Amino acid sequence: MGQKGEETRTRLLDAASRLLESGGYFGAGLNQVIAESGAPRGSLYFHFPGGKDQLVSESVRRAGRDISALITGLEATSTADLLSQLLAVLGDRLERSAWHQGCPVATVALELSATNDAVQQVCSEAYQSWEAALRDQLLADGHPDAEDLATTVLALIEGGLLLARAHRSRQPLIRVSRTIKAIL
Amino acid sequence: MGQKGEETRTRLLDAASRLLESGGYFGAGLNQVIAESGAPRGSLYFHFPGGKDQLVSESVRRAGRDISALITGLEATSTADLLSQLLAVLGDRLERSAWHQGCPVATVALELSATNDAVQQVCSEAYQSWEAALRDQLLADGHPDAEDLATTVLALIEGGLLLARAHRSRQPLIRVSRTIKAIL
DNA sequence: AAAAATATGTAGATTGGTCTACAGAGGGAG
DNA sequence: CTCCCTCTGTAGACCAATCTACATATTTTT
Repeated sequence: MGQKGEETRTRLLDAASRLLESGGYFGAGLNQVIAESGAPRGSLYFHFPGGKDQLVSESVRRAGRDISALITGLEATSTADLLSQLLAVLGDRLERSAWHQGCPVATVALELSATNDAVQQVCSEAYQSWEAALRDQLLADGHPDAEDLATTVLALIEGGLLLARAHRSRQPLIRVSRTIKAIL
Repeated sequence: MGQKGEETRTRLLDAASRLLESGGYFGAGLNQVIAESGAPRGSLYFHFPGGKDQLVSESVRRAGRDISALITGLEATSTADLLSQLLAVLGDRLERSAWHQGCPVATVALELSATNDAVQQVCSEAYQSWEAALRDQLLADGHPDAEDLATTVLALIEGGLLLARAHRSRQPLIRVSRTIKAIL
């Protein structure tokens, strides 16, 4: 694949990611993806012959890797510190995007987890990888119930992002962060 | 309004609630609502002249009241006990519906919170009422940081439900429940 | 020239929304 | 009692716009 082809493909994925995160699977039309990416309609089906499901799957997979790298890349002194930083970064992103960009997986997962096996699988794998990254940090911190705790922490992050979006306010994230600091 | 009219209206709201919870705002088509409710198209716009947004708003509002009543109605010896019961009830509902029925607000909130002011408002109010119910329980339990804790607990519930749906498994709910018991 | 990628056009279904027609219950007037 | 009018609610045809997907032709790259 030539350089230009790769660029077009990336532009399509970028636009899809943004739209999917903002409005979910059904809220993101391919026409909109095409318009925002500037790519022609034919290019979409050339690069993603599997149609919308392939585009969405690859977009979610890429977002999963990105967040995973974000978690692993943060340098924190403790798990509480890691979460504090993580929530701050995600909160920044959310507010700067005018409450459009929260969790790049959540909306799609909720819409499709019961009805679309292929996409459900991808979403599940993304969450698994984040949980594994959190668990490693907790283990390194010497927590005994790292498995349970990693799931709980991920639920807290996802729930916090959801509430923040719903209220259009960072307050839920701040409160969650404060409670974590008090408890851990 | 006669009895029959009220029934049709309720049937429309029931169908809308089910479809909204399963596939979100964009995933729930009015044609589907009409088909599942058995009501004719004209009746929909008679009972909900504001169209889809009014139907969705009233559906979310009703679901908000239902969950609020569920929280208030549970008889628990402590907050940890309350959450354990709540997560069990919600987990049952989720699994019995084949992972279709999780949180009746979350999907719509994620899809629309940034773009649809009216619906965002309704979702925000639903979450506020649940949080208030949880805060009251925490206060009665004598917790000092009841405000922060209520937000955190709600985030845990929502995050747990999201992960359970994404993985099609009750495990996240079980793990969250266990961690809560260990911490509170 | 062959392969890769772009550029449109269009098919067919589905979307939310509007429109008109009409069935039936209930109330007032003769 | 009965005729008539009104209001509630049902019923479904219809519309413009949009959706995903595909077909075909053209351009660019190697």
